Amino acid sequence: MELAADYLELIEDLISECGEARATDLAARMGVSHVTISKALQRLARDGFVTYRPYRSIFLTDAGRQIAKSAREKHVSMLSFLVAIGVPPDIAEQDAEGMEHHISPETLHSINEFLRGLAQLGLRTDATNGETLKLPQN
Amino acid sequence: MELAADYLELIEDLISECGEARATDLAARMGVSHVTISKALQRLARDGFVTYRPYRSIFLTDAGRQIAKSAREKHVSMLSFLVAIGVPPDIAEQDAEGMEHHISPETLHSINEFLRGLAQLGLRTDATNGETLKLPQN
DNA sequence: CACGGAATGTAGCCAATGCTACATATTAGG
DNA sequence: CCTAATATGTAGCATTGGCTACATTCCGTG
Repeated sequence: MELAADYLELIEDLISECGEARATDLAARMGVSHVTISKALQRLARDGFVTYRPYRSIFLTDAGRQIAKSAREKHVSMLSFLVAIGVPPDIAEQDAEGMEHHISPETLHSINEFLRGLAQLGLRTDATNGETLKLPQN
Repeated sequence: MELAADYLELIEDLISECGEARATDLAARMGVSHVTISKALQRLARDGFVTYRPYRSIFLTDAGRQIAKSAREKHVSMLSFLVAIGVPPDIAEQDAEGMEHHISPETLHSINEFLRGLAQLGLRTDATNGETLKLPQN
Protein backbone atom coordinates (compact mmCIF):
# COMPACT_ATOMS: atom_id res chain seq x y z
CA MET A 1 0.00 0.00 0.00
CA GLU A 2 2.98 2.28 -0.11
CA LEU A 3 2.10 3.24 -3.64
CA ALA A 4 -0.95 4.96 -2.22
CA ALA A 5 1.23 7.78 -0.92
CA ASP A 6 2.78 8.25 -4.34
CA TYR A 7 -0.61 8.48 -5.95
CA LEU A 8 -1.85 10.96 -3.36
CA GLU A 9 1.26 13.09 -3.75
CA LEU A 10 0.86 13.10 -7.51
CA ILE A 11 -2.84 13.96 -7.32
CA GLU A 12 -1.95 16.96 -5.18
CA ASP A 13 0.75 17.98 -7.65
CA LEU A 14 -1.63 17.78 -10.57
CA ILE A 15 -4.23 19.85 -8.76
CA SER A 16 -1.73 22.65 -8.09
CA GLU A 17 -0.22 22.44 -11.57
CA CYS A 18 -3.29 21.91 -13.71
CA GLY A 19 -6.13 22.89 -11.41
CA GLU A 20 -7.46 19.35 -11.41
CA ALA A 21 -6.35 15.74 -11.39
CA ARG A 22 -7.56 13.35 -14.04
CA ALA A 23 -6.92 9.64 -14.31
CA THR A 24 -5.21 9.96 -17.68
CA ASP A 25 -2.67 12.41 -16.30
CA LEU A 26 -1.97 10.12 -13.38
CA ALA A 27 -1.41 7.21 -15.76
CA ALA A 28 0.94 9.26 -17.92
CA ARG A 29 2.97 10.53 -14.96
CA MET A 30 3.22 7.16 -13.26
CA GLY A 31 3.98 5.38 -16.50
CA VAL A 32 1.24 2.80 -16.04
CA SER A 33 -1.93 1.98 -17.89
CA HIS A 34 -5.19 3.73 -17.11
CA VAL A 35 -6.56 0.46 -15.78
CA THR A 36 -3.94 0.37 -13.05
CA ILE A 37 -4.96 3.90 -12.10
CA SER A 38 -8.62 2.99 -12.14
CA LYS A 39 -8.09 0.16 -9.70
CA ALA A 40 -5.78 2.21 -7.52
CA LEU A 41 -8.42 4.95 -7.32
CA GLN A 42 -11.02 2.40 -6.27
CA ARG A 43 -8.76 1.32 -3.42
CA LEU A 44 -7.96 4.91 -2.44
CA ALA A 45 -11.66 5.79 -2.41
CA ARG A 46 -12.50 2.63 -0.49
CA ASP A 47 -9.92 3.58 2.14
CA GLY A 48 -11.17 7.15 2.35
CA PHE A 49 -8.22 8.97 0.79
CA VAL A 50 -9.88 10.34 -2.33
CA THR A 51 -13.32 11.05 -3.68
CA TYR A 52 -14.15 10.95 -7.35
CA ARG A 53 -16.97 10.33 -9.75
CA PRO A 54 -16.58 8.63 -13.08
CA TYR A 55 -15.38 10.97 -15.81
CA ARG A 56 -14.84 13.72 -13.23
CA SER A 57 -11.91 15.19 -11.33
CA ILE A 58 -10.27 13.42 -8.41
CA PHE A 59 -10.22 15.11 -4.99
CA LEU A 60 -8.20 14.34 -1.89
CA THR A 61 -9.97 13.91 1.42
CA ASP A 62 -8.44 15.39 4.55
CA ALA A 63 -6.92 12.00 5.30
CA GLY A 64 -5.52 11.86 1.77
CA ARG A 65 -4.03 15.32 2.03
CA GLN A 66 -2.38 14.39 5.29
CA ILE A 67 -0.73 11.33 3.80
CA ALA A 68 0.39 13.32 0.78
CA LYS A 69 1.86 16.03 2.99
CA SER A 70 3.77 13.57 5.11
CA ALA A 71 5.10 11.77 2.04
CA ARG A 72 6.18 15.02 0.48
CA GLU A 73 8.04 16.11 3.59
CA LYS A 74 9.99 12.88 3.67
CA HIS A 75 10.61 13.06 -0.03
CA VAL A 76 11.97 16.60 0.09
CA SER A 77 14.19 15.91 3.08
CA MET A 78 15.61 12.74 1.61
CA LEU A 79 16.20 14.39 -1.73
CA SER A 80 17.93 17.35 -0.13
CA PHE A 81 20.11 15.07 1.91
CA LEU A 82 21.15 12.96 -1.07
CA VAL A 83 21.98 16.02 -3.12
CA ALA A 84 23.85 17.51 -0.18
CA ILE A 85 26.17 14.53 0.04
CA GLY A 86 26.84 14.63 -3.69
CA VAL A 87 24.39 12.30 -5.39
CA PRO A 88 23.53 13.58 -8.88
CA PRO A 89 20.07 15.19 -8.70
CA ASP A 90 18.35 12.89 -11.19
CA ILE A 91 19.59 9.80 -9.37
CA ALA A 92 18.82 11.36 -6.00
CA GLU A 93 15.26 11.91 -7.22
CA GLN A 94 14.83 8.25 -8.13
CA ASP A 95 16.36 6.94 -4.91
CA ALA A 96 14.46 9.38 -2.70
CA GLU A 97 11.24 8.26 -4.31
CA GLY A 98 11.84 4.70 -3.18
CA MET A 99 13.33 5.50 0.21
CA GLU A 100 10.74 7.99 1.40
CA HIS A 101 8.30 5.22 2.25
CA HIS A 102 10.65 3.78 4.84
CA ILE A 103 11.51 6.92 6.77
CA SER A 104 10.31 6.89 10.37
CA PRO A 105 9.49 10.17 12.15
CA GLU A 106 12.74 9.84 14.10
CA THR A 107 14.81 9.47 10.97
CA LEU A 108 12.99 12.35 9.31
CA HIS A 109 13.80 14.50 12.32
CA SER A 110 17.47 13.54 12.27
CA ILE A 111 17.78 14.20 8.56
CA ASN A 112 16.20 17.62 9.01
CA GLU A 113 18.54 18.42 11.88
CA PHE A 114 21.44 17.40 9.70
CA LEU A 115 20.25 19.65 6.90
CA ARG A 116 19.74 22.51 9.35
CA GLY A 117 23.32 22.04 10.49
CA LEU A 118 24.56 22.27 6.93
CA ALA A 119 22.51 25.39 6.32
CA GLN A 120 24.17 27.04 9.29
CA LEU A 121 27.51 26.29 7.70
CA GLY A 122 26.32 28.22 4.68
CA LEU A 123 25.97 25.21 2.41
CA ARG A 124 23.11 24.86 0.01
CA THR A 125 20.91 21.88 0.74
CA ASP A 126 18.68 21.95 -2.31
CA ALA A 127 19.19 20.90 -5.87
CA THR A 128 19.34 24.37 -7.39
CA ASN A 129 23.09 24.50 -7.79
CA GLY A 130 25.98 22.12 -7.96
CA GLU A 131 27.47 22.82 -4.58
CA THR A 132 27.66 19.74 -2.40
CA LEU A 133 28.82 18.84 1.04
CA LYS A 134 32.54 19.07 1.59
CA LEU A 135 33.45 17.98 5.06
CA PRO A 136 36.31 20.06 6.44
CA GLN A 137 39.48 18.02 6.04
CA ASN A 138 40.87 19.13 9.41
CA MET B 1 11.17 -9.05 -5.80
CA GLU B 2 13.05 -6.90 -3.33
CA LEU B 3 12.29 -9.39 -0.62
CA ALA B 4 14.59 -11.79 -2.43
CA ALA B 5 17.59 -9.82 -1.20
CA ASP B 6 16.34 -9.98 2.38
CA TYR B 7 15.91 -13.72 2.17
CA LEU B 8 19.36 -14.19 0.65
CA GLU B 9 20.96 -12.00 3.30
CA LEU B 10 19.23 -13.93 6.03
CA ILE B 11 20.19 -17.29 4.58
CA GLU B 12 23.80 -16.17 4.59
CA ASP B 13 23.45 -15.01 8.20
CA LEU B 14 21.99 -18.31 9.30
CA ILE B 15 24.75 -20.24 7.59
CA SER B 16 27.44 -18.28 9.43
CA GLU B 17 25.59 -18.35 12.72
CA CYS B 18 24.20 -21.87 12.75
CA GLY B 19 26.25 -23.63 10.11
CA GLU B 20 23.17 -24.14 7.96
CA ALA B 21 19.96 -22.45 6.90
CA ARG B 22 16.62 -24.19 7.36
CA ALA B 23 13.21 -23.02 6.25
CA THR B 24 11.84 -22.98 9.78
CA ASP B 25 14.57 -20.61 10.96
CA LEU B 26 13.92 -18.34 8.01
CA ALA B 27 10.23 -18.28 8.86
CA ALA B 28 10.93 -17.47 12.51
CA ARG B 29 13.39 -14.68 11.69
CA MET B 30 11.21 -13.12 9.02
CA GLY B 31 8.10 -13.44 11.12
CA VAL B 32 6.12 -15.18 8.39
CA SER B 33 4.60 -18.63 8.04
CA HIS B 34 6.61 -21.54 6.72
CA VAL B 35 4.40 -21.58 3.65
CA THR B 36 5.50 -18.12 2.66
CA ILE B 37 9.10 -19.30 3.00
CA SER B 38 8.42 -22.39 0.97
CA LYS B 39 7.03 -20.38 -1.90
CA ALA B 40 9.80 -17.79 -1.66
CA LEU B 41 12.39 -20.57 -1.85
CA GLN B 42 10.71 -21.95 -4.95
CA ARG B 43 11.03 -18.55 -6.59
CA LEU B 44 14.63 -18.10 -5.45
CA ALA B 45 15.54 -21.53 -6.79
CA ARG B 46 13.69 -20.88 -10.04
CA ASP B 47 15.67 -17.65 -10.47
CA GLY B 48 18.96 -19.34 -9.69
CA PHE B 49 19.74 -17.74 -6.32
CA VAL B 50 19.54 -20.78 -4.08
CA THR B 51 19.65 -24.54 -4.31
CA TYR B 52 17.86 -26.78 -1.85
CA ARG B 53 16.24 -30.16 -1.52
CA PRO B 54 13.17 -30.88 0.57
CA TYR B 55 13.97 -31.40 4.26
CA ARG B 56 17.56 -30.37 3.63
CA SER B 57 19.69 -27.27 4.08
CA ILE B 58 19.44 -24.26 1.81
CA PHE B 59 22.51 -23.09 -0.11
CA LEU B 60 23.22 -19.86 -1.95
CA THR B 61 24.46 -19.97 -5.51
CA ASP B 62 27.19 -17.57 -6.62
CA ALA B 63 24.48 -15.27 -7.95
CA GLY B 64 22.67 -15.47 -4.63
CA ARG B 65 25.79 -14.68 -2.65
CA GLN B 66 26.44 -11.69 -4.87
CA ILE B 67 22.98 -10.27 -4.26
CA ALA B 68 23.32 -10.89 -0.55
CA LYS B 69 26.68 -9.16 -0.45
CA SER B 70 25.42 -6.13 -2.29
CA ALA B 71 22.37 -5.90 -0.07
CA ARG B 72 24.49 -6.18 3.04
CA GLU B 73 26.84 -3.42 1.90
CA LYS B 74 23.94 -1.06 1.35
CA HIS B 75 22.37 -2.09 4.61
CA VAL B 76 25.52 -1.46 6.62
CA SER B 77 26.21 1.90 4.99
CA MET B 78 22.66 3.11 5.44
CA LEU B 79 22.59 1.95 9.03
CA SER B 80 25.90 3.63 9.80
CA PHE B 81 24.71 6.83 8.24
CA LEU B 82 21.44 6.89 10.17
CA VAL B 83 23.20 6.23 13.43
CA ALA B 84 25.80 8.86 12.60
CA ILE B 85 23.16 11.55 12.23
CA GLY B 86 21.55 10.55 15.49
CA VAL B 87 18.77 8.08 14.76
CA PRO B 88 18.34 5.61 17.64
CA PRO B 89 20.01 2.32 16.62
CA ASP B 90 16.87 0.17 16.79
CA ILE B 91 14.89 2.58 14.64
CA ALA B 92 17.85 3.03 12.31
CA GLU B 93 17.90 -0.74 11.86
CA GLN B 94 14.27 -0.86 10.84
CA ASP B 95 14.51 2.08 8.46
CA ALA B 96 17.77 0.89 6.90
CA GLU B 97 16.13 -2.45 6.21
CA GLY B 98 13.47 -0.80 4.10
CA MET B 99 15.68 1.80 2.46
CA GLU B 100 18.54 -0.43 1.40
CA HIS B 101 16.56 -1.75 -1.55
CA HIS B 102 16.34 1.68 -3.11
CA ILE B 103 20.00 2.70 -2.92
CA SER B 104 21.65 3.15 -6.30
CA PRO B 105 25.39 2.58 -6.70
CA GLU B 106 25.88 6.33 -6.89
CA THR B 107 24.06 6.92 -3.64
CA LEU B 108 25.94 4.10 -1.96
CA HIS B 109 29.16 5.70 -3.05
CA SER B 110 28.17 9.11 -1.75
CA ILE B 111 27.07 7.71 1.60
CA ASN B 112 30.36 5.88 1.96
CA GLU B 113 32.28 9.04 1.11
CA PHE B 114 30.27 10.89 3.71
CA LEU B 115 31.06 8.24 6.31
CA ARG B 116 34.73 8.32 5.36
CA GLY B 117 34.70 12.07 5.88
CA LEU B 118 33.22 11.64 9.34
CA ALA B 119 35.81 9.03 10.22
CA GLN B 120 38.56 11.48 9.31
CA LEU B 121 37.04 13.90 11.75
CA GLY B 122 37.43 11.25 14.38
CA LEU B 123 33.73 10.54 14.75
CA ARG B 124 32.44 7.05 15.20
CA THR B 125 30.21 5.92 12.37
CA ASP B 126 28.95 2.67 13.80
CA ALA B 127 26.38 1.82 16.42
CA THR B 128 28.77 0.74 19.14
CA ASN B 129 28.55 3.91 21.16
CA GLY B 130 26.23 6.83 21.57
CA GLU B 131 28.34 9.46 19.94
CA THR B 132 26.59 11.04 17.01
CA LEU B 133 27.32 13.65 14.43
CA LYS B 134 27.63 17.16 15.76
CA LEU B 135 28.23 19.60 13.03
CA PRO B 136 30.59 22.36 14.10
CA GLN B 137 28.45 25.35 15.03
CA ASN B 138 30.93 27.88 13.59
C1' DC C 1 -27.04 17.10 -33.78
C1' DA C 2 -24.28 13.37 -34.87
C1' DC C 3 -20.06 11.26 -34.95
C1' DG C 4 -15.30 10.22 -33.89
C1' DG C 5 -11.64 10.32 -30.79
C1' DA C 6 -10.28 10.70 -26.08
C1' DA C 7 -11.27 9.40 -21.43
C1' DT C 8 -12.89 6.05 -18.40
C1' DG C 9 -14.84 1.76 -16.96
C1' DT C 10 -15.16 -3.48 -16.64
C1' DA C 11 -13.70 -8.30 -17.41
C1' DG C 12 -10.35 -11.31 -16.94
C1' DC C 13 -5.46 -12.69 -16.85
C1' DC C 14 -0.80 -12.94 -14.30
C1' DA C 15 2.88 -12.79 -10.52
C1' DA C 16 4.31 -11.75 -5.82
C1' DT C 17 3.47 -12.12 -1.08
C1' DG C 18 0.85 -13.23 2.59
C1' DC C 19 -2.46 -16.65 5.06
C1' DT C 20 -5.02 -21.26 6.97
C1' DA C 21 -5.87 -26.00 6.63
C1' DC C 22 -4.45 -30.29 5.68
C1' DA C 23 -0.99 -33.92 4.05
C1' DT C 24 3.43 -36.01 4.28
C1' DA C 25 8.28 -36.68 5.50
C1' DT C 26 11.96 -36.76 9.06
C1' DT C 27 13.93 -37.32 13.32
C1' DA C 28 14.30 -38.11 18.13
C1' DG C 29 12.80 -40.61 22.33
C1' DG C 30 11.09 -44.25 24.78
C1' DC D 1 11.53 -50.05 16.11
C1' DC D 2 7.61 -47.23 16.49
C1' DT D 3 5.41 -43.25 17.58
C1' DA D 4 5.00 -38.42 18.34
C1' DA D 5 6.68 -34.00 17.56
C1' DT D 6 8.81 -31.19 14.18
C1' DA D 7 9.73 -29.77 9.54
C1' DT D 8 8.10 -29.35 4.86
C1' DG D 9 5.08 -29.68 1.27
C1' DT D 10 0.63 -28.72 -1.38
C1' DA D 11 -4.05 -26.78 -2.10
C1' DG D 12 -6.64 -23.00 -2.18
C1' DC D 13 -7.78 -18.16 -0.89
C1' DA D 14 -7.01 -12.90 -0.57
C1' DT D 15 -4.83 -8.47 -1.79
C1' DT D 16 -1.89 -5.47 -4.44
C1' DG D 17 -0.45 -3.96 -8.63
C1' DG D 18 0.47 -4.87 -13.27
C1' DC D 19 -1.43 -5.95 -18.14
C1' DT D 20 -4.64 -6.41 -22.74
C1' DA D 21 -9.00 -6.38 -24.81
C1' DC D 22 -13.26 -4.65 -25.16
C1' DA D 23 -17.28 -1.56 -23.73
C1' DT D 24 -19.03 2.82 -22.60
C1' DT D 25 -19.24 7.81 -21.77
C1' DC D 26 -18.02 12.55 -22.86
C1' DC D 27 -16.88 16.32 -25.66
C1' DG D 28 -15.56 19.02 -29.56
C1' DT D 29 -16.11 19.71 -34.42
C1' DG D 30 -18.18 19.51 -38.70
